[in-house]
Amino acid sequence: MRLSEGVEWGLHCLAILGGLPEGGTLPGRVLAEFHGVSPTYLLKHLKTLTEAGLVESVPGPRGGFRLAKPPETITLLDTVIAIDGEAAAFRCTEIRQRSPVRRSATAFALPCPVKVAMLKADAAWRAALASQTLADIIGAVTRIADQEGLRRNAEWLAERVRFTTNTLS
Amino acid sequence: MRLSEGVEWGLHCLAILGGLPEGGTLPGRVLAEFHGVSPTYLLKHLKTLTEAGLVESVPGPRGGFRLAKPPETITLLDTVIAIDGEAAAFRCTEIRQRSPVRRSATAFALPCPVKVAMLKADAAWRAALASQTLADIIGAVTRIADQEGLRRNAEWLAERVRFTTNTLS
DNA sequence: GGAGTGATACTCGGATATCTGGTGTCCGAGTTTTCGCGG
DNA sequence: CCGCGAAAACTCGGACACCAGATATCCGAGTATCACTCC
Repeated sequence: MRLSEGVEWGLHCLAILGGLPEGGTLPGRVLAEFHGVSPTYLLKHLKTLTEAGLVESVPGPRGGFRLAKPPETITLLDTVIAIDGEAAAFRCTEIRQRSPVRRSATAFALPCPVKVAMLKADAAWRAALASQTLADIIGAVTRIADQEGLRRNAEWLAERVRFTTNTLS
Repeated sequence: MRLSEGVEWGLHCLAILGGLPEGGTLPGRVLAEFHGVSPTYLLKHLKTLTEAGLVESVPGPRGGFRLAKPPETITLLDTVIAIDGEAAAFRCTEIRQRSPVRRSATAFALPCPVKVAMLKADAAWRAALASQTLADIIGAVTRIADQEGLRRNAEWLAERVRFTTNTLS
């Protein structure tokens, strides 16, 4: 089992966007340079986050991306689902029904115990993700990082943040 | 994120093997026929389970597979790790360190908060898997399935179970 | 009749193709800005 | 000096290659069994 690398990219981008001053946007190009990843591929994920309603995109020159909601209302689960999809990790293919032994029609009315057990673990995973918000991540970053480094990062980003006149209705 | 289909196959096979009478073995061919899956590919996963020490393989005619440990001591986490690997779903590639902004050498001494948050969810997933054993699965199967179907399955398997003289030292 | 022995048939084990999904890239559509022109 | 307008440049958005890992398969190595022969 492997989680898409885009999840990591998306979470870091959301954390950066969440730290911007009110109304500021950052172009995808800048986000890619800051994280040292492919700009075009990152755009693909940012587009997905936009469709999911987590970020807003501002077109045109001096455009970019910004959070669509307060960081406190964006959970890690929202982000993971947006990028990686809604489907659970375990997919039951009902191999119990392929047995050559004839079973009655009602034999499989109740769900497969293997499936139930695996989905229990999946629910625990999702609950742990849902209990953490983007605000928690941002708070942890500002707490643990060295203050000098944070200041330099903020400075670098401040030089590239955009404030468009577009209010996005 | 997608869990390997082999995990489902492995769990069902372990459940069947756990229901066999003491000392009985089933060939991979029979397990494949019972689940309606590719015999050769299932063998690949059974070999993996053997290497992980969850099942034992008996070579030669009238050989087959049997559990290597009591069902109570085999957790779902053991099975998932055996087939799908030890690695966590989320892999941190430390993109925070790729920033063009120069940081001090000690800036990244503490772990990445994104990584910490994601691994917290991963730990919850693993804990949920570790808390359930193969015996629980088998118990659930015998509880929820229709008794007539269970009897017919047991009968079909009884015709194919093997008792070799090999003690496997 | 019993023990030894060889062939046998069946099992598991590892190396080899195929294919889906994630990864990465490119070009086009859309919009705001900006510069120039006219009033 | 101010308003208008058209061109431009920069942005995001969707369609197209590439690659790794999971999926699926085949053939070979090994061993308990079984039948036959000999004692």
